[in-house]
Amino acid sequence: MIEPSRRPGGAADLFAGSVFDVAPRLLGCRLRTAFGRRPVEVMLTEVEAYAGGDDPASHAFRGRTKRNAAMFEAAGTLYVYRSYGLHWCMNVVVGPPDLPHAVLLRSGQVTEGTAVVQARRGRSSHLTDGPGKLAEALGVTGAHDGTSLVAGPVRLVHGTHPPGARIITTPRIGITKAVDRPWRYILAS
DNA sequence: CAATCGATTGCCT
DNA sequence: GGCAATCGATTGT
Repeated sequence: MIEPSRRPGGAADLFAGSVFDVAPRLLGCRLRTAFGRRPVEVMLTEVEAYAGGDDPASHAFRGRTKRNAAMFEAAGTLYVYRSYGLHWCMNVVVGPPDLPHAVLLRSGQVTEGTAVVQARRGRSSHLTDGPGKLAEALGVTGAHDGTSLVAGPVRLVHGTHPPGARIITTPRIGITKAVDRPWRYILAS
C-alpha cells in the first residue's frame, strides 16, 4: 500500500527548493482547514517571498526571536504572526531549518465552504483578498503557528491553475524596507 | 520599565 | 483617498 504523502507528486515536494522556487509554485495550490466539521478550501492567487537574513523586510532579518521561531523550523511549517495588533498573517516556511526563509500568503479565492467563510468574515464579498482576510476566512490564528502544512490542522495541497492563468511578478507591498525587490507573485487570469 | 512600530483592514468622508 | 484601531515583540532610557 502506498502512503499518500510519500507518493511522488504528494504534498512534501511542494516545499522543496529555494524560496524563489517555492513562492510561484504555491500559486494555484489549495489551502484547506476543516475546523468544527466545516471544510474550507482557498486557491492561492498572491504570495510574497521573504529571504530571511538577506532581506531587511523579513521578520528574521535580525535573527531568531520568540515571534519568528517557526521560521527556523523545517520547510512546510506554518508561521503565523499578528499584524498591527489585529490581524493574523500566514507564511509557508521554506529551506533548511537554519535558513529562515518564508512565503507570505497574501490572497486567494474560495473554492469550497463559501457560506462558512462569509459567516466568519461577516460579509459576502472581499472574503480573501488580503493576508489578514485569508487567515480569518480559514479560521487560522496564532494557535496554529509552528504546525505542519503537510500533516497539521492547516494543509497545503496541489491544485490546478484556471485555464489561461499566468504568473506575474511585482514589487512587494505593505512594507517599508527593500521595497524595490520584485518578490511578489500573482496568479492573473 | 516605557516607547515605538509593523509583511493591515475597514469605515469614514 | 485618508485615518483610527490595537497588541506583542523589539528597542531604547
